[in-house]
Amino acid sequence: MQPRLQDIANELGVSAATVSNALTGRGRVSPALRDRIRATALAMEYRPSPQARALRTGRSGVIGLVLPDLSNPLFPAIAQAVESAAAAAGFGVLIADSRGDTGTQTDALRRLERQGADGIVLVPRRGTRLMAMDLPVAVIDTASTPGNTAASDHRGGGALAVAHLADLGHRHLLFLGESRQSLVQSDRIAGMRAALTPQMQAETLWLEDGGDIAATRATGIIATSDLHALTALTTLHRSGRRVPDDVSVIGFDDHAFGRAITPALTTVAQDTQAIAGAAIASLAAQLGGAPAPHERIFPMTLTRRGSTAPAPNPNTET
Amino acid sequence: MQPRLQDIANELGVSAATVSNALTGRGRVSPALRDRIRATALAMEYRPSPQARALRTGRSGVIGLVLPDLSNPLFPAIAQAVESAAAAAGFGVLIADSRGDTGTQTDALRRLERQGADGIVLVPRRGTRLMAMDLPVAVIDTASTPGNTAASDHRGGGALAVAHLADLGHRHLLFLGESRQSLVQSDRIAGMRAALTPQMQAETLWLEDGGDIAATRATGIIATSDLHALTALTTLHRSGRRVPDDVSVIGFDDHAFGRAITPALTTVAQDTQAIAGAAIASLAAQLGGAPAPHERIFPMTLTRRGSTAPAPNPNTET
DNA sequence: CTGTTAGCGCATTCAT
DNA sequence: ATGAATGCGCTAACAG
Repeated sequence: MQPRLQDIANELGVSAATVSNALTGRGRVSPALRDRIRATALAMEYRPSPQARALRTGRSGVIGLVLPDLSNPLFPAIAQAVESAAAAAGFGVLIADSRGDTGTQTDALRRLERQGADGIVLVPRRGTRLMAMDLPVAVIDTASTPGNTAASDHRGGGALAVAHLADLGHRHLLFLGESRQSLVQSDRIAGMRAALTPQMQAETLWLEDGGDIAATRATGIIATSDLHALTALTTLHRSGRRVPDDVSVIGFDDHAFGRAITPALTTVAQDTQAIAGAAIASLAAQLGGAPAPHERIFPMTLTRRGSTAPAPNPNTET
Repeated sequence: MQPRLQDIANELGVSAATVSNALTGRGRVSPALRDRIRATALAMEYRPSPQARALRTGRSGVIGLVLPDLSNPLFPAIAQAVESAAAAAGFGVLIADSRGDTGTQTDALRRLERQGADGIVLVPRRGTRLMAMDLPVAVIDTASTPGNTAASDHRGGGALAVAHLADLGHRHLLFLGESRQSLVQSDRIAGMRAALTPQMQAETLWLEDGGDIAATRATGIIATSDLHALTALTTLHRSGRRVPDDVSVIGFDDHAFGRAITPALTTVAQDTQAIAGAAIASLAAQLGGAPAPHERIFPMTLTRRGSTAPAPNPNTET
């Protein structure tokens, strides 16, 4: 049997309350006694019961993380960052994958609440309307999302990608998205459009509409995710265009496979650490009784790799 | 304030114990009363306190999941499967990423224990030696791992890949691994070797040793993961070889990007659902007082896609 | 500075 | 079939 607070109190002939005070450091205990208590606690391999503590304090020390879909390469990075930020703040992380419709997402939220989460980090599915919960919630999505807590500057990221291609002399671009419904994708593409210089032109291809990537005459392609960049890259190869010699390709989110391929993928990455940290900080603040902090937006950064190069000689183009 | 068991008891003029019996269905309560209690509980939006229940029963209803590295494309699939199997069995899932050395893995295990997990699903890092824990643990790794609970038949998976290429007339293969230390990779390659027919020959390239994939004269490449298959695919393209016309490529684990590329990747997949289900079932059994069930091994399946085709005409080869 | 008392919300005896 | 009493292990008040 695990030793309880009382056991170590008996061992030293003090009261359980004093042991609690000594161990948590909250009440006042003489330094000498405190050290003796800590020493014997260690010796007896005392582990406080999280359930008892949770019942007493009303805090489980666990937060819930709701993700749209772990099998989408974008989200594990966020999960990892949230887990590490939470661990640093002393929280455990309960995951819930809301795979499927927004209904499962609601179920997931309820389940986490039932399981005693102190707060929730939510990466919402497209078109979610946040229901009222009596738990603190931090939302990670985009600046365009009402109620958002922390997000990347997706428009700025789009602009970064266009600026990079502009610097390399590209004039004719293709923007590649999957779904118009995704706020993240729309924001990224809006940022791209806004950053076009007067000499540049761009078309947008939404994969949900169908359409042939290889048919483009653009010399630069910016996809809203590494996954679609990969599709573009391999489709181009297949049709005999070389990357980056003939066409440059940029992705988003710096997924592991972008470094596994040849040429490695130039990509625009989120500062997932910072975002996760802000989300956790927001929850911690709310749990501390403070009002929810303002939304925080973090810049994205472009990592140049082998998939982008100067535009080919215009002679061939025109 | 949330209603407690007592509140709903007062409402109906019965005792809290009866309400508890009615709601959990364990004690004996007259059907009529039971239904009335359930109805008012619903009406009052009663939610049992997980912390109180946990303290009383000694069970938190939460299991821990320890993964080596969420950013490695292999693991999110497992996480998703475990989460879904756990949810089906009424468990929540606390994640811990043991990113870094085996020391962090030990920390992760301790943290989950401290946080009140009832049991643990562990996907161990290479070379882990499982420490004794006083929690039930289910290990997902390979049949070669001592103490393993559920795993894929990685050798069988390797054999499947070789058989597929043999059927297509390939005689000269290249096996691509990353690290000899990985039991999973070693098992897969061992299975490949064992399945070679007398007419076939194969070389093995470990990426940790360096070496040039494009230098091979093999007409079929089997990588121990989709990620390395992707490296092979793009490297071959780069050096002017066509996939699958000149060289066929097979990966492992059926990651999302394998379907995003052109040609789509033929791959050997694990039955993650079954494995996760077995792991959860093992924990549930142990929590129920039963001994840990025997190890269970699940077959892998090959999904044929565009990256494999009949071997090119031998004339060009010899 | 330390000990005593009380109770968090629930599930389980054991009476009735 | 139902109710009263008890305690899971801990911490927050207050008393000494």
